[in-house]
Amino acid sequence: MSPQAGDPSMNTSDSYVLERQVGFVMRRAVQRHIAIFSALIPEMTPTQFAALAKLCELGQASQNELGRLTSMDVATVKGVVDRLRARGLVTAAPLESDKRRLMLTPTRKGRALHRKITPQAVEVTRQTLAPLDDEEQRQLVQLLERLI
Amino acid sequence: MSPQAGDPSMNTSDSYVLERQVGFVMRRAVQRHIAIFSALIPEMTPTQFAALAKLCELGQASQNELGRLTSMDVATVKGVVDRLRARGLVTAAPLESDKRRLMLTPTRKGRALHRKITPQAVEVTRQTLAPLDDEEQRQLVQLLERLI
DNA sequence: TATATTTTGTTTGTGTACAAATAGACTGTG
DNA sequence: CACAGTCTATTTGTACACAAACAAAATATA
Repeated sequence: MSPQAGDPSMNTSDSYVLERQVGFVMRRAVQRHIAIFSALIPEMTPTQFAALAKLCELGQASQNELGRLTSMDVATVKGVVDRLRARGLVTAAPLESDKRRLMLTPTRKGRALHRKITPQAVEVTRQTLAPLDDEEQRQLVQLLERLI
Repeated sequence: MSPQAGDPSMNTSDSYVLERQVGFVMRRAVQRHIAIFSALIPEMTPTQFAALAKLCELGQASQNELGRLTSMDVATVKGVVDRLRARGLVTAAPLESDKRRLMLTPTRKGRALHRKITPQAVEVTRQTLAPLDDEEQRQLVQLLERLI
């Protein structure tokens, strides 16, 4: 019997099952991760924490530098930094020796919040990866890193 | 010699390296995937394609159903569907038997575009996963699925 | 030194993504 | 029947994410 209209085997999208595409699966996994993050860390978003964490690690950085190191677009990093500044977690000042650059420094309050939140951020990662055993967790991160 | 201020071994964030967190790595991998997608498929976004593809697969669905099947929030799916409707790729009409539900159907134009784009979408997945061999590709998708 | 190029930051516009509030339509149960 | 609870869709507000256009500052080079 040859396939007819309405026969599932006629489905032209057999070769493209949405649910099996990396893009779709990654999007869902990120959604799950963000949900865990915001449940455990209601104080800020993952992106804001990434920016603050990198800034605390470096002590200081220009907005542009920070954007590159956290993989944020110039427009995105501006928005994120503006919100951190509005909350008094970060201060900004043009660099004397290069007036184009906006140097960012975490405030005492910013560093304190970072210290307080970091253990929770570790827990976010733990919960996100909880369905996998240690070896699988390493594998997943390594495979993802190779996509970049 | 005991660690001093300024000594990297003093770094309190040793236990939290941003670049090794799943959340951060997934975010970057998604960015890469979206870049590949928009380079190969300038006609629409990954989200719009997901919605159109699911609609073409089902033939018809309510906006709410479509949202659940594509993992989109009610507000998000509305925006996506509105844009597909504005471009004449999808039509919408309230269901007679349940006036709450907005039934969506891909138009002839929508189905044609879906058919045209699908091979490119396959190529997007291929290019995204290109750094990995076949076995690793399967592993990655399976590990990601288990996070959901 | 003059000017072409590059770098940094800002602004605007579009598109996800989600929370919360609202409204209208349905369903189940008293 | 009435009405409490549920479901679907819309609206509003906030937050990434990126493209494109712009301005100001710094650098390179003719």
